[in-house]
Amino acid sequence: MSEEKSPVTTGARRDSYHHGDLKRALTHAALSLVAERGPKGFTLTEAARRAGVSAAAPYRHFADKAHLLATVAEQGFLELHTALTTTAADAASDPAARLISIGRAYVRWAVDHPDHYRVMFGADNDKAQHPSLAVAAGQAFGDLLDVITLCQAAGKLRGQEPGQVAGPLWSLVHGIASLAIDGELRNVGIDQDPEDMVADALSALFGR
Amino acid sequence: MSEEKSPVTTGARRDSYHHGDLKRALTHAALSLVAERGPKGFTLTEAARRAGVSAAAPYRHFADKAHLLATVAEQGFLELHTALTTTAADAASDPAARLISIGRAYVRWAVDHPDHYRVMFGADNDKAQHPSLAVAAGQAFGDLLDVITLCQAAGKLRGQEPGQVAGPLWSLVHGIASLAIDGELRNVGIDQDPEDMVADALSALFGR
DNA sequence: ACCTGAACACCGTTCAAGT
DNA sequence: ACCTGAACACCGTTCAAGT
Repeated sequence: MSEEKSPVTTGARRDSYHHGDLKRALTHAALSLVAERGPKGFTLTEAARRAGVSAAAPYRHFADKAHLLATVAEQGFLELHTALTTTAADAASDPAARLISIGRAYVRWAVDHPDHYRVMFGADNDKAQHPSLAVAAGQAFGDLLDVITLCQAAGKLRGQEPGQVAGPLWSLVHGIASLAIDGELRNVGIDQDPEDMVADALSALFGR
Repeated sequence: MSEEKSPVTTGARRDSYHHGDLKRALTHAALSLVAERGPKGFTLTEAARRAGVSAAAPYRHFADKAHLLATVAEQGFLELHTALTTTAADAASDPAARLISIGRAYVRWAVDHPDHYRVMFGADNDKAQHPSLAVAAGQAFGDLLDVITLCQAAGKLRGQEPGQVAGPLWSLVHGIASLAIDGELRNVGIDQDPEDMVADALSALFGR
């Protein structure tokens, strides 16, 4: 029998006994798995298989399955943060327009990466158990806070505390994103594009 | 206080070979399990154990684990629907006040039944696979639609199509509920009571 | 019609042992 | 330090067999 082993996944080498970049290979495989079989279909054993290692190998890099998923979620928040800041840089100078742009960007990223978004807000990630995940989530939230502060400074948005308005605004944006991703909106007969929905709702905020 | 509880849900062994009300006992055990160990901790085997039957018995009543969870979710939407209609009956005659009341009631029910709510909106329930679940969800959504239609008829809310405003409104309410349940709001330093948050946001909708 | 018991193919996790 | 292989205690699901 030939010693033909499992095919090497993206950018990983198995030329030696040691993998080399197993941690990255595992998170990558995890995300692919979630995309292919849904968040529930993710399996630590299968992720290890795709990385070309034994089922026990991941435990050198992650305490358990939940920690691997938390790392994937954390990466998602970093990517979302990047998407939001990039949008903010390109946005118009009008604060209200910037808020609408960032709202659109948030929903667009979520709809474009539904599986990643589900992992980020899955009920199984215990933020108390994964501090760096909480930090990354807070960073993405900070992007929202910044634009809100801008709007308030320009007198476009009432309220004194940015957090006072950031709560409902984040909820609106997250609600649209997650209901759209799960198909709940279409289920009740709402076919409007989720991105347009945020834009409309936010512009109504500024008196149309 | 009522003694008409379900027969054998408390783990007490039945006296006959047949259970009698296994279907109900299983959904009841499932909900308790989700409450105790989280949505991820739910196990079909353990639910069967609590109902006092073998691990294979549930398959006489549910096609698989997902169908049991879908049934639990469906019950949740029915309960939510009841909570919303009860509130609507008690609410003031002013349409705007009614909308605020129903928004409060939605978030209150979700926060009071976090585990049930998670099952209802968990990523694992495939509405296409469980039509009656979609119907129950649509019924709860209908409660929202009704009040919105009332508001529009009274000129309190602009827009011609109720669905046009129901989408963002449901998203806002669902976003607040789910972020509150998962502790995301507190995580970013927002300590406001979620019920008050909906009320504030909705009253702002009516020009304060 | 409803339930049991045994069976199968998995998982997550641990641990001694190899490189 | 990193990985393997075997082991353990589970699960979900199926099926022949009991009541």
